[in-house]
Amino acid sequence: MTAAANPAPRADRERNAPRSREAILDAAERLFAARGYEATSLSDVGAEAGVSRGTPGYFFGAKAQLYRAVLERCLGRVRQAVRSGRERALASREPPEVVLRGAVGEYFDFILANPDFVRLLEREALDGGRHLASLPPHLEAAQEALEAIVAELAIDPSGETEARHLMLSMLALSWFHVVHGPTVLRGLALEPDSPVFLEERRRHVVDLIVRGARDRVGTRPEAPGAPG
Amino acid sequence: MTAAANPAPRADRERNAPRSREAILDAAERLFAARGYEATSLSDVGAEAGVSRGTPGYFFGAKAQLYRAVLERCLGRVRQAVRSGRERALASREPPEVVLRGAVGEYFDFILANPDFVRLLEREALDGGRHLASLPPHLEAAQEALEAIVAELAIDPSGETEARHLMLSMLALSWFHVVHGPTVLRGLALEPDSPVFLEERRRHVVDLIVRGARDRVGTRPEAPGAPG
DNA sequence: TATAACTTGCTGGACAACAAGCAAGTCACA
DNA sequence: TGTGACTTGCTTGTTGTCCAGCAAGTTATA
Repeated sequence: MTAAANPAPRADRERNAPRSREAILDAAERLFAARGYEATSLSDVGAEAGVSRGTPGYFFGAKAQLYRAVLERCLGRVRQAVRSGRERALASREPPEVVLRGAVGEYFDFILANPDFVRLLEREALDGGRHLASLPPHLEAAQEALEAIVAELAIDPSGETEARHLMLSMLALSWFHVVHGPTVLRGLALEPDSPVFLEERRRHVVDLIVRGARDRVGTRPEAPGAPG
Repeated sequence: MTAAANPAPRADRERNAPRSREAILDAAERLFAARGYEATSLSDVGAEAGVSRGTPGYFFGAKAQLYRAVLERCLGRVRQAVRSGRERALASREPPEVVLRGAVGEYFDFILANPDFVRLLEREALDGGRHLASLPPHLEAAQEALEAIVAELAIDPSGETEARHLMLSMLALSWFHVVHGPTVLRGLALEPDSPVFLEERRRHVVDLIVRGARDRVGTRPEAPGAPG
């Protein structure tokens, strides 16, 4: 019965706890992002991960804990991306506006390449950030990015409020088209996945932010490019 | 038993179908926006509306139909708001940039005053716009607004692509803080509901859009302000 | 006006579907 | 042989949907 019943015993039938754990996290991330927490059952996660109904529960205890593990892994990735972006900006000797242009473009691309992260955070925000609140290092990525921008672009301390708003706008502009493809973009007869649209959009977003920052960067007395 | 059991018989115990229907729609809108479709039961809706568990089903048949009725009512309101905004812009004799500034500010305020609509559409987008797709007049509001902008701001037809992107950016910038209050904004140590923040934000958003549109409005040969 | 026949708004019980969590079982591998 | 990696069966709770019934009107008829 065991041999005949299972249609796809697949090669990774070998037992491998870390591998299964990863597979479950991957599957859960995909499903939670696509359907949301409530609409995703542990059965679904198991099927998507190629394990049985009960395995997600075996590894993560409760559904909420699996969800939090997914969130945590996602946020870790973002944090790391922000840090490496910051390193790159720090190492650059370009003028502030060029650095900003590069940073915004990079962020735009990062978001585009990680739509599941966006959808996950979006759902989390809509649900009031309940799960997120009980996670240790959740919002520091944004803070770090902000500090990097303020420092690297040599913005006058009095302009930090404006820097925060620019940061918010960068997020808003880079996220929107990832989420609203099926509704708003279609409504405006735009194809959210076409390379042409995305190239247009990228240029537009970078331009908007850079224009918005103009006359506000490089206002500090010290010369930029030589930190410390 | 009938007299003693009911703790709050309330004055509107009179039977009134339209009133009950509205109450159910209101309750469902609130709950769907706050918790999402899956996390809201018809029991919840009934309780929130002050009717019994079975009444939402009695009026709307199935849960999905109630949800679509909520969406439809919401979209109707938006459509109407867009139209009246357009009328106002048409009637104005100000220069294009002033009209644009007013329109963006009005949109910002409208979104702020209708967070449930935003959350509802946001969830709908995350779910792939499934329900929305089967509704008749769903995306025309955006189209109408776009046409209004292009026409009123006397944008050269070749700049229509750019106008579309500006429109998208206006939406993105006006929506973001409504959704991401509990997560991103808190992460940046901003208070999403404080009047100070909102006033800052409003000015910032309007400025960004107007700056982005500069050198692009009023490029058509005809003089603006005298349509037809 | 009185009363019976009928409609309509609304309720709450029944039921099937399904999901989460637990526990006992099975199987691979050291 | 034992331990850990899974699976499967079961319990319990929740939810959507259907439906029978009741009460507040409304209309017809005498």
